[in-house]
Amino acid sequence: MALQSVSGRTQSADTKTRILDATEDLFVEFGYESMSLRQITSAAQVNLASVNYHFGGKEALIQAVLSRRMDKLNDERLKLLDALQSTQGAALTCEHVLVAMFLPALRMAGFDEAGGPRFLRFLGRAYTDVSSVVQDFVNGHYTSSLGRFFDAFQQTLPQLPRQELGFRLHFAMGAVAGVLASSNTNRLVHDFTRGQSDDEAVVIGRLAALMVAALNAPLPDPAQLDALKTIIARADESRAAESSR
Amino acid sequence: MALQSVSGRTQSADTKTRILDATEDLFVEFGYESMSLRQITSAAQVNLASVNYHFGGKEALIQAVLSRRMDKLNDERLKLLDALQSTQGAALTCEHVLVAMFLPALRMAGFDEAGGPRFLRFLGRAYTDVSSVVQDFVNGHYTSSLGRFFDAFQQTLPQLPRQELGFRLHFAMGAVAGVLASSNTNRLVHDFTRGQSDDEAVVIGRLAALMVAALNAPLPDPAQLDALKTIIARADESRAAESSR
DNA sequence: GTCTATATCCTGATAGAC
DNA sequence: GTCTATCAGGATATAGAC
Repeated sequence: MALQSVSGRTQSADTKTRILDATEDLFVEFGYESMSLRQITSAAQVNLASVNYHFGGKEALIQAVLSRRMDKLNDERLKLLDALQSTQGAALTCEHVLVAMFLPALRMAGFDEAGGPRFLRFLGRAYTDVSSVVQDFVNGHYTSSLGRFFDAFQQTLPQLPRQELGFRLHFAMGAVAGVLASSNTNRLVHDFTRGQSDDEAVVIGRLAALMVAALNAPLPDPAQLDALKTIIARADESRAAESSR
Repeated sequence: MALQSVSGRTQSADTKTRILDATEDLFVEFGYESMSLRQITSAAQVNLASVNYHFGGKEALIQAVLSRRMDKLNDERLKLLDALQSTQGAALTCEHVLVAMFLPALRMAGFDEAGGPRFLRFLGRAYTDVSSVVQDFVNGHYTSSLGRFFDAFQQTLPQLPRQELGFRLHFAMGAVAGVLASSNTNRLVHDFTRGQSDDEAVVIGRLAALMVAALNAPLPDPAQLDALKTIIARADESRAAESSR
């Protein structure tokens, strides 16, 4: 029986794959800037020089790691969106589009298996890592597909001005990425699916509920704005009274 | 007239302050791991060794940078929450609590001035930086005050189970941090406040609208879950038909 | 393809003169 | 307090034997 790594992979794969796997693990754990080639090659049990031989350098390596997962994810998302758009036509809803966004990721995570939710953390990292190497690559590979989803959302939410929709999507997608990237997605999924068998729908349902709520929030209302201004004014009065006590 | 840096600060301040200012700028721009002491001391126009003399090291330096802003912010938030709770009593609403969270940050940003929104980006960075040095410090300094806000939200949203509230707050706060940290907050504020004079209320109103919507979203509903499962099943059928074509 | 050994550079940190 | 000079170590990357 082959040795098992933490993420449940066998170590009998070829050098290139072992490097990719080890890099992915360390990227999830520490982020791009914090991981060194020495850490990677040590974890992968390969020679230090093999990274440059197979990939050319650290930057090309992380791009290969990202590409391995996200090219497929991107593809699946777009195909699913196509399928839903052609079968639903004008009946397409916000929930359909959200399913097209999240279902492929959950399928790829395959969170029935052991190392499942780790892929969701990987996705979260990819979207939240501060390194410009990662950011630029992700932006470059997603702007095209993001446009498709933007248009689809616009179709299901015609009352929202484009600019407002852009802000709300930015808000909501940032939230999802942050949730996925942050601590213990395993526990998150477990909490969601406690005692339920159809995990996928439950997880999507929980995230979609919040996203739909945010996307469908009422547009800024002058009356509410006035109410807010009153609260702020009262708050200032309270603080003034507090500090002069 | 003193030389002006990009962020509008004079360069005549003392060494310690110049180091703090330069570090803050570079932290906003590149994140903790990516900035070097040489970059910092060069930007601050001070000697390399002065960082270790005044602060003791890079780790202590970033903690001083974070502490300088966030101690005050934390303090202001809690005082405002206290004031609102004592004046509103049982009439405290979700919007009140959100004002207590956001108003101090906007006041500290002072975004009437030139370098204003930069502070919001700083806050976003502080909450999203991947470095464990930053994460641990922020977590350590915020868990106490987070508890206070958690309880306040729980009071205004009694129908939400604690665990669900925790998840939704995590979701919403992550979204806010992501929005602030990401590109061009200047433009964001400008877009929000186009042609309006009372910027604070507008910005808070926009963010609060989405947060209130997410926090008040209906609880997971078996009927909606079934609808979602139907969508997923249809999606699978469509994809199967698509790939066998 | 894989290895050892090493080149080159940059990092944070410090010793010691002034 | 501030400077110069430097240390020790880690970073990526590569040359060259096998």
